Amino acid sequence: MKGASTYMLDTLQARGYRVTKTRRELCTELAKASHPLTIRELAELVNSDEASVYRFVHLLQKEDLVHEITTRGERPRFEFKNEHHHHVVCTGCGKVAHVPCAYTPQVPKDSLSGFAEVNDHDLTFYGTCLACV
Amino acid sequence: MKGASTYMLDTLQARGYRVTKTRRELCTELAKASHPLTIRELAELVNSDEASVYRFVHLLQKEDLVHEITTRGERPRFEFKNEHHHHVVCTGCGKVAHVPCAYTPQVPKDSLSGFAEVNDHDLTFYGTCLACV
DNA sequence: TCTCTTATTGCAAATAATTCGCAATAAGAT
DNA sequence: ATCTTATTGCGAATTATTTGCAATAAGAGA
Repeated sequence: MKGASTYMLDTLQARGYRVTKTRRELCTELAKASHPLTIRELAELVNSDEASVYRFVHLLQKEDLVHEITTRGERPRFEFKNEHHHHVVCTGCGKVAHVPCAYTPQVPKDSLSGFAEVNDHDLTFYGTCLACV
Repeated sequence: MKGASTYMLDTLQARGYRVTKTRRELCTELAKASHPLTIRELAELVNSDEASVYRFVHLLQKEDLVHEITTRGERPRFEFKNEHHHHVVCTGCGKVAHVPCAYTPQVPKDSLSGFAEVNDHDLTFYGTCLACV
């Protein structure tokens, strides 16, 4: 996943943002992570200050380069936004893994009372990982 | 939805918890809400202290009577746990509505690396409500 | 109904998460 | 090499969530 990191950085640069050491490292971590990361995890990985990580992750969100995953009772996690996929969360230890998107859930048209359109979805499964059985 | 409120209270009492005025009111609000509520909304509705609401909602969670809904960038919301359904969230104003569960998403068996079992899921759609178009 | 025990509440204070302000630094344009 | 200004780090301000404790009230038993 080397490409993902450079893709993010190139995109940012093309949009007028600066590429700094911290940003390069954060993008590298996001690109190589096998599961979504919290702000704190990111800050520790690149050993930078949390406030800066919050700011940068929010920038990536605004630029539509990362996806925010929220799970019950946990802090939000972020991951590079490439092909759409789902997640499984272990209710024992909080471990999060990817699940390929087998098909795209649809909202029954007639049940969309009060909504004009739907363009995205998050699907999260909850279960028990092998270590927590 | 009168039954939902008494169901929750009866269940709690049967399990040895006390039924108080605040709890009755909180259950009533949860029972009649048409969308999941935040701790703050609940506290304002019954005009009680937030700390107590946190405690009670956590109790309801432990007793498996409410369901926690987490959406991107928002505070967690809670709702009475009856028939399973999904949600649509407006990315403009945060409004949340119910969506009946048309079918139950499954995890492809072979893609569950590292997990022993999956027993639950949350599906949230993101879109734009009529008022925010 | 009255009394007693103790779960629950409200309030204040502690802790955790997120955001903000600002001076120092360093990208990148010229 | 210089200059402009976006970005960082740090501290402090908010906001969210949890905790401790004394006062209250639910519900069991007399």
